[in-house]
Amino acid sequence: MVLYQFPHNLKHYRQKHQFTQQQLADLLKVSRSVVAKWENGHVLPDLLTALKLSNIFQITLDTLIGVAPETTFVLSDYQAHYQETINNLDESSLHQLIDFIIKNKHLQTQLDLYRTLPVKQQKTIDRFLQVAMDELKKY
Amino acid sequence: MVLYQFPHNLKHYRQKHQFTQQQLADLLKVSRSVVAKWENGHVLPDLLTALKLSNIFQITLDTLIGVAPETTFVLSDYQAHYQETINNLDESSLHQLIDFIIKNKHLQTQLDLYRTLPVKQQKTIDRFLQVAMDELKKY
DNA sequence: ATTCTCTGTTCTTTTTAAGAACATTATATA
DNA sequence: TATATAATGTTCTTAAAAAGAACAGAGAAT
Repeated sequence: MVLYQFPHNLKHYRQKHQFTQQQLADLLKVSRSVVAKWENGHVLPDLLTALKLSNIFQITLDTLIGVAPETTFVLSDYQAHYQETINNLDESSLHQLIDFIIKNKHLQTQLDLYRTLPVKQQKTIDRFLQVAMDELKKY
Repeated sequence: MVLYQFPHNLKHYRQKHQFTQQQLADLLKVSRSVVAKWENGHVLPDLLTALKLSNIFQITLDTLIGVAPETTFVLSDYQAHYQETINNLDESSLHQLIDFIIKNKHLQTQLDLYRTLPVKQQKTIDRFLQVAMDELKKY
């Protein structure tokens, strides 16, 4: 079990509150570099600091570290339309995926582009991606 | 800010589930003595271990560490999140994106993998994708 | 009274995150 | 576009804090 979502969430909420890393660090009385490390998944804050973060952002700790099913509402709309499809899927995985995308603007942009490519070109990308990820998985 | 409640809560939920310290320690794959230390407030578990505890007891992390009048807070989470995501984004773009993903299993699998990569590796992929897409856009 | 189980504490080691300094990237302004 | 400035990312070292093992004590059962 690893907190994959936490780095994204932290960055997301920090930016939502228009803080720079420095400003957030000051609020917590920690160094800025450690904030950067949290956001890049190199290190996890301790329980107390995590709690302070959730207070600053006015969210639950569970939400901050990304275990709360936030996208339930968004998804339920789609469930109406795509009932058969969604039931076949691992639903929670899809939830997490959407959540992830919502918080990752850059990826959103990429996917939006990808989406509008001709299918043939999409497949080209797919093949590339596959290779790249397989490579990375080795480590 | 100190987590006064946590030790009590931990002990309470452990006993409620009829675990000895040893049994709980085994579930978490830690030593028993550290469980004792948690319960006596000498030491705090790290974020990940705390999360595991909340899973074992089937409660939120906020409840476990004793900061949550759960229901109120959690609810406002949804509200906050709902507003921010839906209002801030280009809504239709997001919907189309989700739509697209739901229909594209292969992409889902890829993204699920991507999501669980370390941020650094994600960025490698990002750069890669960027180049590939830019190339394709020329045609 | 004795054994067994459960829990608490101490001491040492190991793990892990924190901070400072440096490097890079992004943004603004001329 | 070039340059300056701000913001972010990374590395290396140090410091902190928790983990584990071993020992100690308390309570229950026989």
